[in-house]
Parts: sequence; structure tokens; C-alpha cells
Amino acid sequence: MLSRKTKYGLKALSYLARCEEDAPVQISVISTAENISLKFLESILLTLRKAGFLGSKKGKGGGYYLLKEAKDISIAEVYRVLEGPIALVPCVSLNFYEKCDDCPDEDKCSVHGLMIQVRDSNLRILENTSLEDLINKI
Amino acid sequence: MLSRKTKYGLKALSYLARCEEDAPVQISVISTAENISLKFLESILLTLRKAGFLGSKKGKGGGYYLLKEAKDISIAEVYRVLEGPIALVPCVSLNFYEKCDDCPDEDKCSVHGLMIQVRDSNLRILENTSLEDLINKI
DNA sequence: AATTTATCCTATAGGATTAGTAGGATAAAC
DNA sequence: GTTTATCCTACTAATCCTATAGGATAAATT
Repeated sequence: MLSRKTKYGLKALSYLARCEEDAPVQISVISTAENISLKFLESILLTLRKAGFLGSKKGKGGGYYLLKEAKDISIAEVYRVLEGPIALVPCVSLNFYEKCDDCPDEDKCSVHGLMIQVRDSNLRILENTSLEDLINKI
Repeated sequence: MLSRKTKYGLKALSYLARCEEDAPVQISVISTAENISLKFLESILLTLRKAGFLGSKKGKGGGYYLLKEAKDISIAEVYRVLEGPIALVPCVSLNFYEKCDDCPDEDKCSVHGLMIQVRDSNLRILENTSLEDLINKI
């Protein structure tokens, strides 16, 4: 299951991508438009800024804006920043690998192969979907 | 991320599927073989029995055994029982549908379409993989 | 310079979920 | 009737999720 944090983050990014102008958008505007708690959204946007997706401006006329073009932001990147690993188990994660403490030998684990299949299929989708794709769907 | 409950459940089912004989297998045997806490495994097997995957026998010589052939148990079914929805968000779940409180209109949600794609791709894998496939991979 | 506006940032609270444990009840076999 | 093994409810500790509080900082306006 996707956390609200990730879902809200994706919706906020989509909102910004739909604002074609470069003018910064205030948190409160996004929060109202997308029905997201203002303070929660604030912390999410902060995370996205630190991760390099967003720029910000303080003071009057300030707000957040995309640093890259929507077509150059893959959902997989956003997912990893907000949600963490795309894989279902750490032992098949490419970016967050961890050994399972219950498995003496990964190759003999009956679940391992399936988990790789699921990971690859999800990767294929998330890496090949951009923010632009999200807002261009009908 | 997959919970330990589901992972342990799949490993336990795989263990039972590998025991070709019909003789019941004790929890403690599986627990030792798969490095799973005995009491935790006990509760998992109980769930799987109530869901119709396993039969059990009490007393000496008792234990758990598969009720169906391994090839007739799809991982999707097991997943739903132990983990819950396969979908990443409730609003695209086929078996656990719930409306999102932040979305006035699902069709206008920028994330919705992507979530359906992910769901379908995962469904395709999990429904077409049987317990037999799990133990037959090399 | 003072005020307003909006982000920055740390800390924290409350609830839900997860992972596991305790311990007696029940039933089958010997 | 003793042993064996599942059955079942309840409980706990730890972690994670969602959200909030409240002041610090910086930019623009007056």
C-alpha cells in the first residue's frame, strides 16, 4: 500500500506540473486544491525540495516550483524519495538492499524469484512513467 | 513492502508443498527449517487454515498439510489473505475497494491511472504464479 | 526600519500496525 | 490418563504513519 505521503507528494507535483507558468505556487494553494492537510503537505514539499525536485522562494509571491521539466521527472525517483524501496522485500531492492535475517541463502529462498519478477515489472512501469505522463492521461 | 507475516506464510506453504507425502508437518519443524518464530508461525498457519489453504491434525503425529495441490494455489489468493489488497491504493482495489477521502473525482486524480497499471501488472504475476511454480524455480 | 508573507525546521503527539509472546483450552493418540 | 500438538484469545513492545505546533528565517512591501 502507498502511504498518504507519497500519494500527496505525487498529487502536489502533478499540480505544479499543470501550472505551466514558472511562478511559485504557495503550499496553501496546493493544499486547498488537492484536499491535503497544509502542515503535512509542507513537510512533504520540504522533502521533495531537499531531494532536488523542487525549488522554493520565501516571502510574498513565494512558493514552490518544479526544478526540472515534467517529462524529465520519473515517478520511480519520486517514489524512492517518499516511499522508499520499490521492491517488496529488501533482499531484492536495487537501491535499498538488505539481507534477510531468516534466509541463509537467497538463492534457495522460494519467494526470492517471485519478488524479483514483481520488482522488475513495477520498475518498468514507474521508471517509464514521467510526471508529464501523469497529467496527460485522459 | 511485504510484511513478515506474508513472507513467512509463503515460505511455510512452500515447505509443505515440498513435502510430497500427505503426512502432517508440525509447526516446530517448519519453524526450525525456515527460521521463523514458532508462536508467530503458529498464528500464521492458523490464518491459512481458516482461509482454506491448510488442514490440520491435533495430537501426536499431528500438524499441518496442504488441502489443495500446489499447482492449484495461486500466490494472489495467499497474498490477499495474509497481506490484504494487492493494489497500492484502496480506490483501485478489486477486492478491497474504498473511496479516497481526498479525491472528489477518481477520474480526475492524476495518480489513479498509474495505480491501475501497477495493480494490473502485479495481478498478472501473482495470479499466474502457483505454489508449485515457487518450489520449481531453479 | 518595520511589517507582512511564506517557507524552513525541529520536535512531538496520537493512533495504527507489526512482530512476536503468554498461557491455558481442546482434541487426538498411545 | 498422560503426552502431544494444535486452537485461541489476549497482550505487549516497538515502529511507522499522519498530522500538528510553533518559532526561525528570509524576501518583499510599505
